[in-house]
Amino acid sequence: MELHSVVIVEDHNLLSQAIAGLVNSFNKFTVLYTCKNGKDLLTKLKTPTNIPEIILMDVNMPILNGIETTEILKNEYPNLKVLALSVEENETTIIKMLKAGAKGYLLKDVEKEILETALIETITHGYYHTKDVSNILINSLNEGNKGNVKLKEREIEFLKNVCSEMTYKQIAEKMFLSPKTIDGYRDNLFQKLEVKNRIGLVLYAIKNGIFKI
Amino acid sequence: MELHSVVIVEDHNLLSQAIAGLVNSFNKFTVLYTCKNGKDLLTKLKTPTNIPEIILMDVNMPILNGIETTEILKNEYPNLKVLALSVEENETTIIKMLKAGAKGYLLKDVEKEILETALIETITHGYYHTKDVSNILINSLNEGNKGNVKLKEREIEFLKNVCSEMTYKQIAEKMFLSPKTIDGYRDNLFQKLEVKNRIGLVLYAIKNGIFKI
DNA sequence: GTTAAATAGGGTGAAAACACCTTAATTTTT
DNA sequence: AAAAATTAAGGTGTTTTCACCCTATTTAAC
Repeated sequence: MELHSVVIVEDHNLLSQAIAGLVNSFNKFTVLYTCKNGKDLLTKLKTPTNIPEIILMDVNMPILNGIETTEILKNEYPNLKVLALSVEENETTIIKMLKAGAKGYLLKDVEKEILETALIETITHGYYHTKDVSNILINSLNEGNKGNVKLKEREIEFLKNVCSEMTYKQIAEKMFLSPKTIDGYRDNLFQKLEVKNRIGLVLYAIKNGIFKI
Repeated sequence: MELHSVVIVEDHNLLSQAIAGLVNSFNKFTVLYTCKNGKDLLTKLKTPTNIPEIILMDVNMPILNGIETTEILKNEYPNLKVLALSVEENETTIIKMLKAGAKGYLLKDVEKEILETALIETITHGYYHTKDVSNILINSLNEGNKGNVKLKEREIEFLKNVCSEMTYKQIAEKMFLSPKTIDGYRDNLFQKLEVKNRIGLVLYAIKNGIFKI
């Protein structure tokens, strides 16, 4: 019987190797190789023999995160099936990942049997969703249009600076802008992100991986 | 040859099982069982045959975290060797964990060979430290007395509330205190934690697991 | 049993944050 | 080429935050 090839993208080495061991123990699957981040993966994929059937992708990674990477893969390798694997239970993250084209989203506390099932289902039916994730998704449907807030480069830079002990005046200096412009950025983001104050911005930035603790 | 027994304490099931697989693949070690949190572990340890030589302990866990659990183990089972295993690179967390009695602190991105070395060294010499962690520790020595800030129950409750979009006035109402008392709590914490403003408090609370995103 | 500290609260003033509304130049869309 | 959107910035006023002062109980320590 032919083994299905899997590639693991995960920045933490030990986890990467441990998960690889697990996948190799499943009798229909084999790990082709592992990558430390999205950039690594894209480089590897340029060699045609390096293209697997399934990619197990962590969401929180440095350099090129799971969401961005999956989005690129959707366009450049549409036949590649991406399964997200993350500790992140945040609705907006899950939605972003699925919108980016992931075929499923596994939380890192699933049983290993579920991982095997997910891999098999993804090969045979093209997707797999756990009840956990489905529930989170259904709940978030009622909350309307989350997950499709588009932030500009400068706004992201601003948000990162907001997650510090600087005053807005200091942020303005650092970004070479007038304090009044910063006021505008802030007020805009309050609306866009539906938050009331700076604390809300900080929490949003951290939840969405814009600022890493 | 006698195998050395290891217990894994880790809240994420998949990781727990993956790491267990890894440890079982080392030829001097075997996994006795795994636990989902510190409380689970303490219960299990009450049965004498359940006492291993080494505990591989995650730091961030619900119910009873790695630091608290290690502290309890130091008193109740002083011969038990705890190795911390975490993604947390934060100096204060590492220091707290080592102060609590951990024999080593491994970051989750180490190679599996390092994990094996760490286990062997901990059995033979009683401790193991990677260069990464040593460097972080040495750097933090210059920063003086971090990691020994004692927070009171009410301060922790306050800190949790600070990580929200409430104003201090609203926090005061919620905690049935005068806004002026809240002022005092805040100013005290600014000094204790060496931060300048509310954002600093939020970042501290999140870094130290007081507030979970 | 006096001293120390922790706990809860008050007053005042300055700085920062927030709300809301307007404008002017540039860029993008149509 | 005209309309619309984006980016940067100013004005004004209120609320919140922060800094630094101080006081009265109640616990804990010596």
